[in-house]
Amino acid sequence: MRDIKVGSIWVEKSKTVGKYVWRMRYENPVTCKVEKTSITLTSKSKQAGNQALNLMLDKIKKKIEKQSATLDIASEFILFSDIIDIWLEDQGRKIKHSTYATRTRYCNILKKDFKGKAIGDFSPLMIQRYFNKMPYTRKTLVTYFGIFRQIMNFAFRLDFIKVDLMKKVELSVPPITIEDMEKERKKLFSYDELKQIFILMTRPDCRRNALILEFLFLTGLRYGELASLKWEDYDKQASYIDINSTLDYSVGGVTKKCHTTPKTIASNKKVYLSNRSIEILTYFKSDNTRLLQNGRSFIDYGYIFPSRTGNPVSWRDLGRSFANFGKRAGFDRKFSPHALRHSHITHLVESGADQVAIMERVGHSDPTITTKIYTHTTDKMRSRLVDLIDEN
DNA sequence: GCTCAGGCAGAGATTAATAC
DNA sequence: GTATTAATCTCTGCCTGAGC
Repeated sequence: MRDIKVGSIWVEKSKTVGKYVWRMRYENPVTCKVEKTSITLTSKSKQAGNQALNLMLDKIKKKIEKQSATLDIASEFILFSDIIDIWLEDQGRKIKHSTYATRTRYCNILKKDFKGKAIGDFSPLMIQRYFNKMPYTRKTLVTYFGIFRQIMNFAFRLDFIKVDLMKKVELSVPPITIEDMEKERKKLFSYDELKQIFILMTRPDCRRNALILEFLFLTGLRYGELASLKWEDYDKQASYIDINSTLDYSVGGVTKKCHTTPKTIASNKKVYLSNRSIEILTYFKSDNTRLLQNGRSFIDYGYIFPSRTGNPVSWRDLGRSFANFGKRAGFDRKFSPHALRHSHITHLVESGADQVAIMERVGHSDPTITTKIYTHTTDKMRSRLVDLIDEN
């Protein structure tokens, strides 16, 4: 406990006969304000004065201990943004860079929203109101809230605040809307629909993107897994590709060529290739050689799916190309490379493939994830169901 | 010269996947 | 079912180069 600065001490006659009220001014180290305290004794002698001083000091110490339990002394001076920086430094040691990058972006928003705010100034009501006003969707809110809670819990654990503020705050998430459900339905493509889009991509450069998108559909890979593929990962004899890393473009984009471990342990896998997938790889083998011989800016880093410069193909360009031609083909869908993973799994389910085999192929450790997230009901499935009912 | 598509990155938003 | 981690997606803007 900090030192208590004792001020003037004086004695007054109590209203009760034979009693004296000893009073003292002091500076409260918690509030930094000059406050007064008192004690009643039966004497105003010098000895009684010493006794009164000790008793009043005990009284003040108890009061300060109580105050410190709800307000940390340091919390008045330490800014929330400082706590965020300390927390991020701590996090940086134990999470992957992509997660760290995401958290840094969230934290930057928090820093902006609570600029100049001391950690000691936060209250449960203030936090509750802050999250109640947030315009984000359900899942984003949950993530945002989770990060905020982690920061506050970190501050509590390290005694920057003495009260577990987040215990009193609850996240109110909006209900699922029709738009949310509609969004889910717009993720899917059939192979025939995709072919309609690829036909439009006839220019030589577009052709590469079209084939990469087709390869994503045929293998169900994530973009990061595809972008990090090198020729040594391709076993031509056994017709599979070995997924042993992912491209982390959160570290300064694709040019940094940062490879890291796949998203999960189950994602470390072999993906066996169909004839069409092998055809696509064969095309890239010869087209990459053509780029090396003709392209002035092409450097061969050994990637299977490089851009014209030799860097791993960029996610944003793939997505943009997909969306441009998809819209031109007349589809009102969500054009993202990841939608092709959804479509791949649904396509396999639709074709009657074994669920465990699908799960292993796409790198899920739990079959319920495959079922829960990816298997959307398609028109083909609905029609087959009606046929079954008719047959019986 | 104009148009169009690819190449690239930063920041904010959202979702997937797993752990608990 | 909730929390946490890790990834993808969206929006934006500037630049380069090929084709017409």
